[in-house]
Amino acid sequence: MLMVCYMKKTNSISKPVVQIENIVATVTLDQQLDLHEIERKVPRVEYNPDQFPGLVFRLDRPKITALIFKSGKMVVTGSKSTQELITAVKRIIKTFYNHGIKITGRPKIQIQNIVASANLNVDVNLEDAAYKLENNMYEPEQFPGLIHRMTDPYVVLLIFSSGKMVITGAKREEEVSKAVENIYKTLKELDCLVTKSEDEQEEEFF
Amino acid sequence: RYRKWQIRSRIQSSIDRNLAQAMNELDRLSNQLHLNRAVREEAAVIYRKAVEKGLVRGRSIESVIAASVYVACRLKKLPRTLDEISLHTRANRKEIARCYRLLVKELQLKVPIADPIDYIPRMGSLLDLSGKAMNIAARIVKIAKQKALTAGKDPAGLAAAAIYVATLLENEKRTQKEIANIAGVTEVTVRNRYKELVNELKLDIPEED
DNA sequence: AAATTACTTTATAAAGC
DNA sequence: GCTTTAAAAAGTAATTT
Repeated sequence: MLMVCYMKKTNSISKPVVQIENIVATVTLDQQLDLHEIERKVPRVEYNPDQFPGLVFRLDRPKITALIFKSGKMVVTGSKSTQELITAVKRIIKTFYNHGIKITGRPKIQIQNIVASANLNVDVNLEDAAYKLENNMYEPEQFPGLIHRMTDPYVVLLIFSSGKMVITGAKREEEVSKAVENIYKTLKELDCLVTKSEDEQEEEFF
Repeated sequence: RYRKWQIRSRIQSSIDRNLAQAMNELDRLSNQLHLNRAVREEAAVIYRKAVEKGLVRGRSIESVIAASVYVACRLKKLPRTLDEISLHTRANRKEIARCYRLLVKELQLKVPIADPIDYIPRMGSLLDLSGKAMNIAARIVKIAKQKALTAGKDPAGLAAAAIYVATLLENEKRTQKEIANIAGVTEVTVRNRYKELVNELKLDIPEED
């Protein structure tokens, strides 16, 4: 079986490249915050309470953005790893502290969503996949990718004909790789992966 | 038991009132879109099921009717784009698309993937093309599918490009702009799809003088 | 007509309308 | 439902050069 795969196509055994692109996390500080005071004391913040209740604070390199609420909760987006996320939270708190916004107690960080990209390095027959997979939607008029809702792990995948994809909804990094393994196996079993010698004998026009 | 009958009766009359209003909207929209009887009836059946399942609660009759029409057109192989339908309703494209997904999920509708070939007859007749040219366009789409050139691409754009190629081959000249307008895509899209077809299908396009 | 910018889709939390 | 934020995928669209 494996032999056949080797002989048919070497790239069908190359491991998919998975990369985390964005982590969204909530941070809970055990204290209320005065957003107007923060707006006055901390430079480079955006605060338009009429438009959105959160105050926006941005970090450069890595580019991370925090939405800060008066309840002391915040949403931190843009990090590409847990370590980067933790470092960013510390930096935010230190910056605030340096500008006279005292924050005490340790922040509780919870990852809410992990967005990742992956490349199977094999073309995918999306029409086949759309008919053979469950819980999916493929509407090329609206979006070029096939949207697949995986049950276990509970994530959503956007699969493109190039074999590249987006995985989102994961709360742990291992769910991402698990999802990619699963979909790769499933697509292969359902014969939705395009082997080079497959899109061969076409009828000619002339 | 009497109360039960009373409740059921009240729900039924509510459904009836909704249906009466919805059928008026369906007629209006169908006339605007010049839909045939079969498509209208299909849309009516879908909408009735939606109301009976309580899917219209919290949504506007217009958006659900528009989505029903969109589904009916696709099922009857006479597709219209969401943009075209939204041109004739108060509901915007996003809302119609949302209702469409709801209908597909809740009514377990099996809507085939939009086929570029199905767009050809209507676009062709709006462009006043010959049946032969339309057949050639359909054949081009068929080959493009086999060569896996259609995945992820807007079916309207693919149909438009195939039609453009056919007009060149059949000498029934139409500008990319004319075709793009009728297809509801931009000239750039027609051009991009066209280039891909010519390259990948190795077509010999007659030279222009 | 090519380049740039921007929007489509997905998930996710926050507080409030 | 919406508002705001981040990021990727590939297609399409609107502007700019």
